[in-house]
Amino acid sequence: MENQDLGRLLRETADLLEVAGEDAFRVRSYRKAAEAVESCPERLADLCADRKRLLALPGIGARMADNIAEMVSTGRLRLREELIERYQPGMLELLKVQGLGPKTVSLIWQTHRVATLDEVEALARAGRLRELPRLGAKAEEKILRAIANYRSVRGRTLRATAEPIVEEVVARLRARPEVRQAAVAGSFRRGCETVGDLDFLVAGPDLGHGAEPPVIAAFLALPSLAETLAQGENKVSVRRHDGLQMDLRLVPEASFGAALQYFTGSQSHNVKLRQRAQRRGAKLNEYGLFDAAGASLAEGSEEAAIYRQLGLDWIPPELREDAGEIEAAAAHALPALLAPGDLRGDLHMHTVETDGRATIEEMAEAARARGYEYIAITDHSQALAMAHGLDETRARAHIARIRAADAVFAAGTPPLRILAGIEVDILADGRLDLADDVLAEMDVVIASVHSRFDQSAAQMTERLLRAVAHPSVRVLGHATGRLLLRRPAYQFDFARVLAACRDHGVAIEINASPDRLDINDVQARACAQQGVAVVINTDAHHPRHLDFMRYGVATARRGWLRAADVLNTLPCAQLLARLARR
DNA sequence: GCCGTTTTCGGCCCGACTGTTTTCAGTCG
Repeated sequence: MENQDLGRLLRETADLLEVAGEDAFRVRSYRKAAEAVESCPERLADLCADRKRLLALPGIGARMADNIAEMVSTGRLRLREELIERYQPGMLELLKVQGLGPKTVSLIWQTHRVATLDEVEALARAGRLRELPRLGAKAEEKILRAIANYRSVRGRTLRATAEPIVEEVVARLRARPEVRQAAVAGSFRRGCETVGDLDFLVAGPDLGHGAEPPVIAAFLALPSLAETLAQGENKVSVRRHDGLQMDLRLVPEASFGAALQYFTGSQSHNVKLRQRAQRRGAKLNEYGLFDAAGASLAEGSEEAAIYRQLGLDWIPPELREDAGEIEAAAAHALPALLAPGDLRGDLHMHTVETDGRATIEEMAEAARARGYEYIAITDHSQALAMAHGLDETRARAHIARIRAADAVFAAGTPPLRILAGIEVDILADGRLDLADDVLAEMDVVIASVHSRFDQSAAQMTERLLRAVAHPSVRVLGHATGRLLLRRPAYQFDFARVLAACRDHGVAIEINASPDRLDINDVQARACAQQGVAVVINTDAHHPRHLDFMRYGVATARRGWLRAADVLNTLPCAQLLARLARR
């Protein structure tokens, strides 16, 4: 059982306990445990043998350690099963519907013995929900809309999907004369790979008052809006036709920094920050930092002032997950995070020779236009028949073409080196899909899994270990097979594969393709901690895909990576020296 | 259910908005 599964079971247990009316703090402890489990870089199933280390995790006490041990050994959690028995499995999905919380769901269950999406929808349509206390016709309508929305969306929005929307909204807000500051906060600002919704903040000396200040009217006039979910003097929530929810908040100018901090989160980061404020006799909320008498301690629009007043260095939003960043900021020991400009090249891209859309020269031109010093052309190997993958003969011919193009571009202005590479498929048993002597001619060999994602974790681990041990392999490519929102990651023993990569000098790729990003931030951080180099590659199939690099950078930053942790920040000569040795 | 340079008991983060109320519970972030 993997950490994500353990986390899910604990989270579901928390939800059901809440419906059961359990003590809120007990509920919270299950949620906290779920977070601890999900963000633990080591496999809990392995860690389990050593109870001491389990108990060392934050939020894991004696009872929770028992729960984890039970789940690892039996695959289930009795407490959760008992609750499901009592409330039916549909309850878990019901709770995901916007506006249906534990109290309402519990009320509906107690009155009608109903716990599925379909049944609640039927009750609402029949006008039966309005008979319940504290529910009326409006609430009924809202629930119906929320159910319909849940069905159409079910899930989160990719960062790449949200990005152009964010840019347009912020630009429009900033264009308004009465707006002095506008920003996006929330998980988008934290660089998360998917977002649940978008939080915007505006401030200005006179944003207007009354029922509908002009900036709110402007927000409501944005294109693609489907519905206004809530509207007050200082806040408005809307939903777009694509299901994405967006909130706009009007904040006083003097509170902009505090509001930006507050709404950027994460929640656990904010909890810890407020506790720190409390210990210092102060109070932190979205309006500012205040002393016991209510006097402001961090007046003004600077977010950094809040951190400064709490004795902390400013913390980059990507790190705000309560993963040690507050302690590091207090000790002035935050890492200098990787910046987009640190990257000197992209080592994973395809051309028309297999399933790419552009020639070697076109990809090289695009890379040069982006200021890169080098690229590697890494087309597919023969196992990817669908992509017209290369066999040994074609691979050799392709190397010759790449060398010829390199000669031209290396002499150009500015010079660009083009390295010969391949994305070789890791077959089901861990063998590579091309003969050793051809692989030995390559500057960069990326080994990736493209099929048989259904193998067991043990099989997949052996498969990856064998590939990593191959003397020509330099990079483990999209190492989890994850296509965000479409296909879950395949399971393997990450710690063992990581150790093997370290021993063999193999780098791990953060595949920056926006729906892929298969190595997540927690795993990226583990790479750095284990001394395994990371490569951020776009897997470009088209020149414009080279712009995907920023999504990989966001994940790397969330993983605390510095430029020194990332191989493709090296100058070309050093990179080649590094690739030659292993 | 967790946790402890105030503690092994008694705490555990905070505010806005909504719908239904006539002062507030529920939900969300």
